[in-house]
Amino acid sequence: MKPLRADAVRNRERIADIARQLFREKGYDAVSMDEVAKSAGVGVGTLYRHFPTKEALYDAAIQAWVETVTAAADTALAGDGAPRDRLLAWFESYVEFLTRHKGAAWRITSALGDEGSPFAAKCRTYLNANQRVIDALAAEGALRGDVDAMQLCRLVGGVAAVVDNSELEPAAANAMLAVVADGVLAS
Amino acid sequence: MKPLRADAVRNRERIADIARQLFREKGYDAVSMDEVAKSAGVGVGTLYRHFPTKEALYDAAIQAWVETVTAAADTALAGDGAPRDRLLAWFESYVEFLTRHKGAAWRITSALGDEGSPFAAKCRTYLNANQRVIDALAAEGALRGDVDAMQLCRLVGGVAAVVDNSELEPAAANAMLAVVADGVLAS
DNA sequence: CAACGATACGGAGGGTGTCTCCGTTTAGCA
DNA sequence: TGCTAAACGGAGACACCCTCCGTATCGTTG
Repeated sequence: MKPLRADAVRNRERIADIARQLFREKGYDAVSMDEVAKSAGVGVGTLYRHFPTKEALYDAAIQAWVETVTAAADTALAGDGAPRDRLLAWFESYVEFLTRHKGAAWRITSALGDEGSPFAAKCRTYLNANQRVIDALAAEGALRGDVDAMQLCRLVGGVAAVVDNSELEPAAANAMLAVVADGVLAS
Repeated sequence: MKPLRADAVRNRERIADIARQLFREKGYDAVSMDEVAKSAGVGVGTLYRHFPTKEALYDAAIQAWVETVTAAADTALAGDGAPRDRLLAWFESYVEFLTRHKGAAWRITSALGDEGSPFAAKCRTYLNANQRVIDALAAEGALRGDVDAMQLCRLVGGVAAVVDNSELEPAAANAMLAVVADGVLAS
């Protein structure tokens, strides 16, 4: 692992910054690699040296943001409200995370269970966070018996993807999340 | 509305048939318009005269299949089991429909609420079918108060999209559908 | 400081995809 | 049979992701 040249790290950072901005504004599909390169003031060759595929670039662009998700799970669980309220709080922040970048919800949820995906690391983070939530609630006996983290990731990820794609109001998202929460909690 | 020439209707039908086959086998993205044209033995110009975009072709290809969905809703409701069983039966056939063509679940669910989409007619069909199911169950007092058809379409469509994309077993789909059903039914 | 080798850069262009344009062919009718 | 409007076919415009390789730059060494 040799140290990178100074111009290389500069470019890498600038590209990731620009890409993050563009992806947030316009969504994955609406941003072309040429556009990223031009905006960052580099050639596409440079872009591809740093990020071998568009998905890898996307992965890097949303990196910093995804790292806070575990903290969000803890925050949601830390409250002392009813289990339903805490679960909903987690769901809502989860959806809020996933929809912060247009297109991210579907891409990440699609990658669940695919070890070869560029998003595999992010998926693990999400799975772990959900597992913690489940464990905490199960310890209180608040859940039905048969809930597992992957299932929950997929369900909530599906909701997030739909919300993101149709640009729904948070209220619409919350109504769907309430259904999922009620389906998961002991009645 | 003039009558079409004989060769035109022949070609239109052959193209739709071939496209249906290809889309079912390989999924939307993996089928190119050139491939459809070549398989159907026509030029791409002809293809585009009959179907102005790839999505329009897709819409036509899955047309016949989608028309049976209302019947499926009735069948599911006709049984005399518990509300939960009937609801699940509907969900399962709904997911089975949506996943019969690879990629259809996400495309149709994405189009919910978008009147300009080529799939708008299909979305209405789905919405109506779900509305009937809701009405029937609500009449028995089996539902929580605040369920609406669009919400349900999105929830179940989201599950279908995830199942389709990750090529999950029916068992995995059913587990998620059970969560949705439990969340929707009065407890 | 100068010269050199490794590293990084840029952008032309390859491959594939959707869709358009227009010269050619053909169906259907008088 | 001849005519016209309808339909056909495929070259190619344009956009996209990505590769390749000649050129420029960094940073180290004599």
